[in-house]
Amino acid sequence: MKAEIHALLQHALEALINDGVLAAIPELTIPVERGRDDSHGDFASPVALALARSARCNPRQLATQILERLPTSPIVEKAEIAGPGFINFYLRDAAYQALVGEILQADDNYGTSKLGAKQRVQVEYVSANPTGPLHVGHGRGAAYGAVVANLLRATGHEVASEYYVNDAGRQMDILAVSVWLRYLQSCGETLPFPANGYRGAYIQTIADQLQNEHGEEFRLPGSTVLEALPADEPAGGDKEIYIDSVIERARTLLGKRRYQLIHSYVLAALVEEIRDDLLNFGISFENWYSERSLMDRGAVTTVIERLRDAGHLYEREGALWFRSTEFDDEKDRVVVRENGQTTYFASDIAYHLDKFERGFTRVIDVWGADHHGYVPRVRAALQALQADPARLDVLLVQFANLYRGGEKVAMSTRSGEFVTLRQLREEVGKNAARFFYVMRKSDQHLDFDLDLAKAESNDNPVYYIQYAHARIASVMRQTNEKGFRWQAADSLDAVGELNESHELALLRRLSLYPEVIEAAALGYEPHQLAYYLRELANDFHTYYNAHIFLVPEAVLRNARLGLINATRIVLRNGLALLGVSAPDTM
RNA sequence: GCGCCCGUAGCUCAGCUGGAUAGAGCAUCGGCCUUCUAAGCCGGCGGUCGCAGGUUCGAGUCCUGCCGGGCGCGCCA
Repeated sequence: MKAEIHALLQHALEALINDGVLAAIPELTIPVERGRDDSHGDFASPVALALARSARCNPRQLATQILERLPTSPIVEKAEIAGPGFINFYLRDAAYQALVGEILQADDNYGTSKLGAKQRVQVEYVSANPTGPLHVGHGRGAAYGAVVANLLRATGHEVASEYYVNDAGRQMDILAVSVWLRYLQSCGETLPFPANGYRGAYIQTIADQLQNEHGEEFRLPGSTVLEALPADEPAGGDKEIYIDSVIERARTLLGKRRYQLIHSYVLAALVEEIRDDLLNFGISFENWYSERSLMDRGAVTTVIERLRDAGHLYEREGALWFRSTEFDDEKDRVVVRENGQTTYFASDIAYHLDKFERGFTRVIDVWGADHHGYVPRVRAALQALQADPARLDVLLVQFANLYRGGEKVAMSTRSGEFVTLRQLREEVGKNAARFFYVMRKSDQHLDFDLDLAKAESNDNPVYYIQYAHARIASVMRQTNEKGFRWQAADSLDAVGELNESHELALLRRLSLYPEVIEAAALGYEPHQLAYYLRELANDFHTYYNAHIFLVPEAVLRNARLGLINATRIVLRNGLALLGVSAPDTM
């Protein structure tokens, strides 16, 4: 619809240019808006206002000239000038009524487009370190990333989703020894637990599994493990130095093979748990990309060489630095530490270069907002490597706070005191969790009201929308019970009966859906869809209360059943994109 | 101190690339169930869009400064 209005205006403007009234304007996007108010028609364009200045004439006058050259269209009833020079379009009811057949026919495909055809987009999200189960903070990025990917798919993009697994580095070593120490304790060894170790209950669980499967293969006397180690924090030492020496001790005593075995075992256990949690949350990834694999095949050293050859690296204080300030970063960054180890940043440069080399037209990273300071250095690195940083979009997601009984739920990652994503799902359910996570703009802090998410009432937008869907399914059951029969074809000739204001309002809303999907996809804004579905449900509930659908007159009945089935399709399609179910009964 | 995000109704938030009288939910007040699920509908109340300037035909939207809140500023990831 919008596209048609746009085409009409384009036509008129080209005619004006041909007539010499307007100078050709190279990159003009013709604005077409939905009328905010019924009195402003269905669509409105301020194009005359926008062009008046460069055309050096009165906007209303220009609007008149546009209007004179506007081709006729079967969907437009009239077009007129209003206010300072808006062109308002009033559509025929028939244009809306025809939508019923269109939606019924398109079914699952209604709202999809080919906007992103030929575009290969990668969406990388969650990518939480596998050092523990996912918590509610990760949940928002997960829900958001998944819906962004869905929206891009719906608009015809070829989407590859990916989880980057940080399976190399010190944190993983700390994790491995944490499990090993718990394992030793389970074996009966007495030894203290490091202040900097991972303390969550899941560590013990993995340690117990390790013991079950491998017996005492990794057992060593506690005294040997502890011999001559520096003091830990409680004893007045440094917890970082202490944990590093425990890691070193583990490597020495266990030997490379056994240490690596524990390391891999722990990693696999946690990745499996994360994958499980996400699956239960309705999220799966096409690819799990290992940081270690990047290092193993030398991609990190290669990229450092490339930067060095291009003259972007220098040595200082024993470390190797990338001159990112040359590309608008606020300070230079270390890529190889004094101890010879590459930094996380170095891996990330290699990873991002790899993404680009895989041929994606666009690369999207979904990060927690606390990583925003990291964006300039990644862009800088890409630029230094002759990759176009404009092809990278980093979407920052603000954190979510949980509220229960009006009180903020305290959380701290330290000492394992956080609410896991699994707990959240068990408490409020997958559907409410998915919806609540994306119902706010992503750069807005989210107050997640647990009580509201659980409420089975109209206060809860998830139920409100699902209820609309269930009501329609119920009407269809009643249709059969009352001996009426309906199929899509019955509505096609009947839609002319849809003349009530509630019906036209609902039709207008349905016509908006493709535009909402497009805007939500291009702007990476799932919340737009959430708001839209709420409004659609509202229009439906209003209609439901105002009119009986199962009337005796077959034609009217078939028209109405067509309309509500079209509504059901849009509700279902929209909810599916959000990862929320569309139940037939509630 | 510097950088990024945010500041809209009592509360939680929308407001599309600046566009015509600023919207929704909750809360509050008042109506609607012998008819397709009242997990619903309708109506009332409620805002100097943080403050002050600027840009222009037009600013909640863009620019500058200030005030208030969040986050970041590691040879951590």
